[in-house]
Amino acid sequence: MAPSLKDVARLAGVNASTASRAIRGDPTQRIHPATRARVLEAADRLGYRANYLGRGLRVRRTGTIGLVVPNLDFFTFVDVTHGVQAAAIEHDRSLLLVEVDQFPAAAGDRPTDELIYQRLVAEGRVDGLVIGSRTLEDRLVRQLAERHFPMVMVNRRVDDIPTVVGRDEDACRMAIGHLALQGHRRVGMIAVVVAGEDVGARRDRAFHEAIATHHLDADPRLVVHSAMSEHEGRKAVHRLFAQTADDPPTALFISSLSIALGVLEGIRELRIAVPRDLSLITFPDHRIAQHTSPPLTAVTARMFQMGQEAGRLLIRIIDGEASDSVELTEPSEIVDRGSVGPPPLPRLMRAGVG
Amino acid sequence: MAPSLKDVARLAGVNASTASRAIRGDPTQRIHPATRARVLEAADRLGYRANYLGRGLRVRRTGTIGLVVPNLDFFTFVDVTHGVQAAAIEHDRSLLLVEVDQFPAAAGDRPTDELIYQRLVAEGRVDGLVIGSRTLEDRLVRQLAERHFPMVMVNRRVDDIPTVVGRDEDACRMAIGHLALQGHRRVGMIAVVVAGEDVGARRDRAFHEAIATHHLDADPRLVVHSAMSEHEGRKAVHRLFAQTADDPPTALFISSLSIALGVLEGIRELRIAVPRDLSLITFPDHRIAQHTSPPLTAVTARMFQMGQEAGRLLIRIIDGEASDSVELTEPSEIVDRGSVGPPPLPRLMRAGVG
DNA sequence: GCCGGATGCGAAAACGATGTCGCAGGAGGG
DNA sequence: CCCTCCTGCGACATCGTTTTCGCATCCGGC
Repeated sequence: MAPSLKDVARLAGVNASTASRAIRGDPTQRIHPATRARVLEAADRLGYRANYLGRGLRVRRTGTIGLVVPNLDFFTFVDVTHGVQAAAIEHDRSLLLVEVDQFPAAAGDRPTDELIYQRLVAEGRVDGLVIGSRTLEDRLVRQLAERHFPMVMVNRRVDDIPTVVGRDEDACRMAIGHLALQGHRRVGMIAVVVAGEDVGARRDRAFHEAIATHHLDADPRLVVHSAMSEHEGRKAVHRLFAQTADDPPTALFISSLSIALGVLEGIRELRIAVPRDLSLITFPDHRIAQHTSPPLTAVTARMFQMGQEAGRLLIRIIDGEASDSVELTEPSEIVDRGSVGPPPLPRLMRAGVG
Repeated sequence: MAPSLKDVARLAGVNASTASRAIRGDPTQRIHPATRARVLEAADRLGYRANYLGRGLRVRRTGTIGLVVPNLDFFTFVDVTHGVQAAAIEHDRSLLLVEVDQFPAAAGDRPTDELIYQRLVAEGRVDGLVIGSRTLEDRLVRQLAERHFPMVMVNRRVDDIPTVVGRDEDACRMAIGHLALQGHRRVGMIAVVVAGEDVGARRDRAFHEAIATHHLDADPRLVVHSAMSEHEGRKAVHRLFAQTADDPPTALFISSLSIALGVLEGIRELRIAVPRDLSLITFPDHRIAQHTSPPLTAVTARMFQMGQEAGRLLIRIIDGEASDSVELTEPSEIVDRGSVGPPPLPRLMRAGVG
């Protein structure tokens, strides 16, 4: 049994409230230095630490923040998690993790959203939430916001709920610009889509803008959407090349690394060589992209920083230091791993014939 | 402000204790069905959920389990985490995550161990711990065990503290057997080593046994150790080929996927072709191994199950249903992805000459 | 020598829930 | 009709901490 404040007080020969004052070192409270020393000595002897439940109940705060992510199999979210955790440690908070995908698909009578809401929020297990990607429905998020429940979204905008966003649009533009510079005219995109999520839409928009800027082919058949998984990525690339069989893209922008892994598989099945027949560029980058076959040229994103800023922002909000959304300003970079080359000759020949 | 039990009681026109009884449905307590219905109706109207801190303080239980892992960048631990989380959800518990690597290297005056101990255990934030790999020192683990703090280790044995172990030895034997069957005589190993960890030692032992069983070369220079990171794996393979320059291995067993990624890099630098010049086999397997260049033949391990069994075992222990260590019995399998072939000819020629 | 103010600390009331104890009131048996 | 027993529920203590309030004690000043 862990020692309680009363045990410390008894050992030091003082009242519990005095012990509490001594240990917390509250500057507004007066305490005799000698008493204070005695209490600290006693606390040290017993290895006392204030009980989390007792204190939490009294001060109405748990010192725990919740992180909700879809699935840590997505490398991106591991980085985000690292960032949030770093922020939590900085500010002496604990981290409660919820991976939405781990919830049984048909969770009895209630959807996952409700389960999370009830367990984490209604029961008061966390002081606030960092919400990664589209893991909770807008409806629920808005409800929480109305009740002023501390919350920070990662790379997702819902109304004016605090969020930390990166420069995805810039990254998309850089990717397309890089391909255009190599001479590509028919650039396709495999776009990650999570029902209704705005980050996908933002990348879409940036893609189309970039296509226009560089006067590339604006063929709607060049864009296919895919859920965020290898399997879906593989199917998506088959779809793409089926529907553009008469005039396939010479380069592909893929807006998710997990999808990119599936795309590589699909491309092998289609016997398309990278970068000879097809150039590939991915966003966001991850160290794993240098181990794939072939390694993938990618545009970096600051996922760790995003998580860290989200965690810090959430803690500021919890602590009542009003804070607005954060926009990360560090620019993305292109990491060249050789999956982008000039467009293939056949394409140039066909262009000459056409 | 979330509604409290008192709010529900007031709305239903009963005393708080009656409301508590009605909501918990305690079978040992008698309550009039009509009263019960009124209370439930009121609770429903208010969206009441029992406050976690209040209940926890009273029943001396948090309903939260702690998971301590080194780093989720190691794919293996993502799988373990999934398993632990699945177990937590099954039993309606929350999961507090601690990634040891996220702690500032030099955390002020105290080592990471102490920080974890104080925050999670001494403050009573968790009912028990799942300890992944060698994240806490044996000394601390033993201290906790002495105080009967609920704890389960994953794939690590310390005294007779409950643990969930897989069949690593079998997996090693299978790997070496597979290589021997292909005709390899000089088989090397890049062994993961985390200071003093027993899982590494177990794989070492199994390796040497298998070498003896199959009458392969028992050259100590064929074994090099590496910390669990890509970087160290790369250095290790350079070391291995430097010290066996006169008679290099024709096959390599790598006992960690993260290390394997570094090995692939090192091998490319050494201009060694897989599997023509060198066969590779890895343990444990992970879906990422099919995307590497080249894809890696691997021996499977049940990391998810390991996490899940660990979580379940911990919960049984917390609930006072005494439980012993669990040994997973499902056998490993070899997933052939083409990185293992017959030994190269030069080796055979040299053997003839020698 | 008395009074005002400062100083140090104890008592007690929260926070929200659970669980024990015991008191009303109704039912049933003699 | 009275006594007993059971049912249903309210009062209260408790978990460990913080924080407010107020009571002593001591000091200095007049």
